[in-house]
Amino acid sequence: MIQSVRGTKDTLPSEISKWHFIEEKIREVTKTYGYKELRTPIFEKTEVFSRSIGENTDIVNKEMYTFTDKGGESVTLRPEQTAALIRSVVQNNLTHDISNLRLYYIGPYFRYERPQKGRLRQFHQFGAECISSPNPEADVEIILMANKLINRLGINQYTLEINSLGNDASRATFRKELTQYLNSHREKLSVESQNRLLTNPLRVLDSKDSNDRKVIENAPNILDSLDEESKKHFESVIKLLDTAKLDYKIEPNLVRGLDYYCHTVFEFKSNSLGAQDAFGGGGRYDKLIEQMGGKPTPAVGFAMGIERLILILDSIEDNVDLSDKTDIYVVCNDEKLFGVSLQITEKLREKNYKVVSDLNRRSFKSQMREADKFSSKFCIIVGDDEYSRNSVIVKNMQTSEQAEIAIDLLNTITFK
RNA sequence: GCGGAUGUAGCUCAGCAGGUAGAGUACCAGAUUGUGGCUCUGGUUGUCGCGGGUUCGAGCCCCGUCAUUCGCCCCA
Repeated sequence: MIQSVRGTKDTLPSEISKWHFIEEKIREVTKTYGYKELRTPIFEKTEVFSRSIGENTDIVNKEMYTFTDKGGESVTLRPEQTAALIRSVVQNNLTHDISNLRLYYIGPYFRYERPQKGRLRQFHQFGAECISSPNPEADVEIILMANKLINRLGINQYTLEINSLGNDASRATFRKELTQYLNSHREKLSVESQNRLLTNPLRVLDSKDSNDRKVIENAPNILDSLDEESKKHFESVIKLLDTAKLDYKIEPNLVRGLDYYCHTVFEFKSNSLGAQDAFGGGGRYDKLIEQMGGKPTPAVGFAMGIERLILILDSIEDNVDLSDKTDIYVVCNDEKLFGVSLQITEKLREKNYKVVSDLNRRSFKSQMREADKFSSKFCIIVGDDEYSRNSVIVKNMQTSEQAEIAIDLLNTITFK
């Protein structure tokens, strides 16, 4: 037996209705916000990601699926969408004739990591990007849209954490201050954090190590070192969220791992996910487009993990009814009638009913049992007796009522 | 990349002093010859993850490997 590759998963027919449900909600919600889908290739030139996400991030230096193609070019299976999407926006000049470019995406992404609950090597994300606006309204639009989707999916138990990393200038100031503080407690930090102190000190704030946490408790607060511009932006975002009556928690230690973020960053967290408790997150990235060769253009966006959404949906007791009932199961009591039954089945499908019948020539009783197993609302019994009168029996499986109906009249009946 | 746990019928699991496997469920068939869901009866299913070793003999012991899972790292 050949097994699927580690960290990859089949989505079986029994699971697929959840995916369809989520996809449907995504299309529904993004549409109401005026977002359009953009699809990019599954793989890109490696530099698309290495340049944008940050050389010092784990994603780039240890998690990318990178290989050299036959032409000698280094290509990478996309580990996330934002960088590739921006590449496409710049390449196709999409900002040229529109004041606000609103885009969403959904698809598979790849990271070479040790699989864990809610973490696969091929996983799926949905996300959206609002491009061109430097204003807090854009941040809030993105957060509200993400939040709306979560609610439409029937998820109520979660928290929204929000923070501001400030602009380049204020972040540089804070970085200096923080590095100084952390250096003075260097020996108390974990090995990982000592390393991060050199590569990306802000991320020490994110550490789960209990000793690190003690040091972090008294660390300088990033919100205190925001400059006027950054402070004003963050305060407006908060005010707009209040107006929208959205619950959030300001979390000064929330630092996202990708280098391109500035100003607003946020995460949606759930307690039904284990250690990987974030199921969505995002932030503002005002410098990325310029960095990717476009004209300086501010933007903000978010991404959500679909596998993680499914884990949350599974943990909800009375979640949405996704059962998939068959409208009509056609049964017959004689081998000679399987042909007739097929004809009737086909005619009903013409009217868009979901109709199924037995293909194994099994006994009448077995067919009835299967009609039940498929949760059929109706079954049509093609019996030799009735057939001799050009009719069949229509049985309502919920009420057990049945009646003999002329075959010619079947298309006048509503099977609902 | 690092640490812990696990891997037996489709699914959930039992098997224990090492002697060539069992339960529930699911599935299939039947219960006076044309009617499902409940009940009853009968039946099918496994290279006991894979490879090697120890042993007269291994699902059970040892080594390796693959996979899953829970953490770390990081992120969705």
